[in-house]
This record gives sequence, structure tokens and C-alpha cells, in this order.
Amino acid sequence: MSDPLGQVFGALADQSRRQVIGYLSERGTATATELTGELPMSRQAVAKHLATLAHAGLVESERQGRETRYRLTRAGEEWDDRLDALKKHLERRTR
Amino acid sequence: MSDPLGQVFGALADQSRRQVIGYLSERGTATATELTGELPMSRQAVAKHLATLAHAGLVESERQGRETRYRLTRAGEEWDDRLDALKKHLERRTR
DNA sequence: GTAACGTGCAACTCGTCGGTTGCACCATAG
DNA sequence: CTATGGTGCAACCGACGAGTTGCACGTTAC
Repeated sequence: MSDPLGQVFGALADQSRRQVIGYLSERGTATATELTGELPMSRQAVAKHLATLAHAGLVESERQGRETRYRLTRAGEEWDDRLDALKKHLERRTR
Repeated sequence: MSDPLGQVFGALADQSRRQVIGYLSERGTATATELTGELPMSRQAVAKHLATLAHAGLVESERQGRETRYRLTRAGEEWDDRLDALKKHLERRTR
């Protein structure tokens, strides 16, 4: 629909996807099947989340042989930082 | 669902709701019927958006006689600022 | 070559979302 | 008192999102 900001916020609205961003930030890179071990859902569900994140420009993929490795884009890294800051901001405010 | 961050991002994912935030930021306060004049939808649709924003903690309401006036909370004002900054950030990056 | 692995695609279910209409309720203007 | 204006509530609809399963395809290991 050509609403980039809406795409990004929509992608960030899902907790599983925010977790994926966190995992990718820690590991640098991961495949869909690797991430499946961290989340309580099927590989295809994880792949869909990765596709959503990619469509929002937060993640990019590169196929290496028979596996596809995902990593955060620059925008994804920025949002990972902002999420950390927001989390601390909320904790400070709730306390 | 007890996912405050998800509530906020979900609320911000909709363009109409971001516009509502902008209008409230300009005017300080408004009713659902007033905002209906600015958006191409019915009053009840606007009221639903306001309820979503209120549930996310970005907006608060106060009933005065037969009308209900809405205004941004502190969190809502903060997000209005962040949205402006993000918009400029995107324009700079797209150019 | 063959078996196993990782992936992508398609179809399906189910719940939620954005939006509508219709109606009932309460406050105020006259 | 009556009419009108502003709300809120409930039911409904079409579309989309999250998740599942099943299967077919390409890549690697042996």
C-alpha cells in the first residue's frame, strides 16, 4: 500500500518478530530453521515472519548453497537499539 | 494480551491513527465527530481508532456534558515527536 | 546415484481489524 | 416537554494476519 512507516510499525507490533530481531542482533546471522529452535512455532511460520521483516526493510537474506542466511539491515539494527531504549524507558516509567 | 509495546506499535501501524495523533497534537483537544471531518470515514470508525489509541495509552478522554473530548497523553506527545523525527529520517534516507 | 536435508510454495483454518449500519441513550436548546 | 445533537453499543461484512500441514524442488553427503 506504499506506507513504509506502517510496514515497519506493523512488523514491530508482533512480539515474535521483535524476538527474531533480538536473536539476529545477538548472532549476527541465522537461518529460518535455526530460529525455529528459539520460538514455539513451525519453520514456515518463522519464514513468514522473516519475510514480513524483509518486506519492512529490517532484515535481508542471502542464499548460500542449500540454506538461506538472514541478517539485520542497517535500519533493523537501528530499530534493535531503539527497542532497547524503549524497553528501559518503559521500565523506568513503570517503576 | 499484556504486550504493551505491541499495543503501541499496533496502534501506530495504522496511517489513520497516526493522522489522528497529528491532529490532536495540533489542536490539543478534539471530539470524535470533529475528527470525522478530517478523515474519510464514519464517526464510529474514528471512535474505534480513538479507543485503540486510548487502549495503547497514547490518548485519554474526558466527558464534558454530552461530548467527549480526547487529547494526547504524555506518551502520545512523545510518539508524535518521534514520528516527526522518523519521517525526516526517512526522507533524508530516501533522497 | 541415492538418501537426507533445507527451503519455498500452496491451501486451509481461525481470529482479528478496519469499516459500515442501525439503534438506544443522555444532555441540552427552544 | 420536545426535538436535536453527540455518544456508545451491537451486529455484520470483507480482508488480512498468524499459524498449520503437505508437497515438490534444489543442494549436499555418502
